[in-house]
Amino acid sequence: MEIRTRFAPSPTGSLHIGSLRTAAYAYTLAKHNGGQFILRIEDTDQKREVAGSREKIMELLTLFGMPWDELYIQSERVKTGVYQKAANALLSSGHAFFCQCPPRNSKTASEKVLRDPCRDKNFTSGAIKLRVPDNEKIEFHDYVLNTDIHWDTNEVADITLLKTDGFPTYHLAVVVDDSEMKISHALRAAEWLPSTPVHLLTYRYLNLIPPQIGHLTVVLDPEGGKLSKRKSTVSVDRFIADGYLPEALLNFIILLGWAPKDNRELFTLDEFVTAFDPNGFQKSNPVFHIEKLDWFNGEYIRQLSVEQLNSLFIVHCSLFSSLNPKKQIAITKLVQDRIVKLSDFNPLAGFLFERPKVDISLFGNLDYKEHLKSAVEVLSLVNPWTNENIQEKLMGLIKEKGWKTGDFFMSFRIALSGSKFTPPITNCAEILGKEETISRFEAVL
RNA sequence: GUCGCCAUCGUCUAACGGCUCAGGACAUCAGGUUCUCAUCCUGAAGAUUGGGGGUUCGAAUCCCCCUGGCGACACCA
Repeated sequence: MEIRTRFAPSPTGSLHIGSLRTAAYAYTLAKHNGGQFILRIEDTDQKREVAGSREKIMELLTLFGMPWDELYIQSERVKTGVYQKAANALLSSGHAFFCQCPPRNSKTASEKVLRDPCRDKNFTSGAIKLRVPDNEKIEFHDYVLNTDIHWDTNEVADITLLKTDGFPTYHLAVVVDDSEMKISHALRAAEWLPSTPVHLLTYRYLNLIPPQIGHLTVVLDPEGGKLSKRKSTVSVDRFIADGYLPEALLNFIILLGWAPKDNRELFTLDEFVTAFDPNGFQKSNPVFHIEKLDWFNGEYIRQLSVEQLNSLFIVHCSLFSSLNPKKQIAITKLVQDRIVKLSDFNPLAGFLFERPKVDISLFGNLDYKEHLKSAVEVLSLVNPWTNENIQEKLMGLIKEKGWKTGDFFMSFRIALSGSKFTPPITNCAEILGKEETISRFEAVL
């Protein structure tokens, strides 16, 4: 059987990191088996749609290297009448009914209503709801959890399938579309587990065969509960803007919910596609701890070639991009081992292309005036201005004066950068040039 | 509250009845390298596998109960 999976986001805002993970698993499951990955935009709630988010989703899937083989937009499919037709079929077979109760929402719904009061009133218009049978057992084998899950239909509520605006709810749309698009495996977030019996019933009453359905674990916030934007960063956009590399972010989230037998950590998407094994899916909910993401990101930054990293800095920092290419590369080399994300670049290396403000109190008890005065004298004789020459002259000075090496370089460092933490400071001086270096020293004397 | 899912170091996890008084990674701590910070290399600490009962010659692994965590209970997805 051909494997066809789908990613079915609703365009209601920025893409959630958990959604990206779902997409990655669906993509991988399909590609591991040489199958198709389908993108389906679930925009059946016009009220919640956010302009531009559909395009954003596509842009991000592309950025992360997960091209889709087919694209469907549910709102466009509404016009074809497929959902209406399915609802009518359910109506005529007696498995659905019209309801005229006022709509409820999570605020107004004070308690769970299992059996809708309209189910026996024979209305001829209104929202169309599923007539859930009494006293039946319903069960399925979860593809991800790898367990049988069952419900008593007495616990399952009559639920809306088609709204009065003619749009289907998720529950109808997912059944009609997964079936029509020949989806073989439907991977979705565990939030959907409780509504699965509704979908199963709908498949049955429509004489359709459900796909393999699997529920992915819920990514938890360190604060507790679902990872949410109230507590943490959750939008993929934000992570990218914060300087995380797509490859690192993807690697990290893939391992939140899936693990290989050999506990390997570093995977490119292609390698993950090759290594994928459904037995690796986790059953319990992982906690999203950003420390590990930081580690992944550092690893990926160090794996980059200097040229690759340099071009990322150019995009991230306009002042840097105006430097001459040789200087850029020199700076990038100094920084590559010292940052965990692209946004660390400016705080660490900004002084190399922008004169810093130097807070004199940073010098503390250092004899910095003494250090710098002598340094200026010695450095003015350095020619040519290379790191080796600078270092040689300085070490000679330190030895002659009997200073502590660390103390001297700390004065040097602070005067040049305004910071106590920098790349090796003589390399920095080389990049800054003789004139600028000496001028910065004189500025604090 | 009701229904459902889950339960191994702080975190992500390995272990699919015996090779395990539980292995790896992140984080932490210590040491080495070093002009600081990192990188890199060494090492340490860290889980009697949530608790209690079974089954078995033998259980982290199977079963039951409890507890805990999470999720869902909209004409939202």
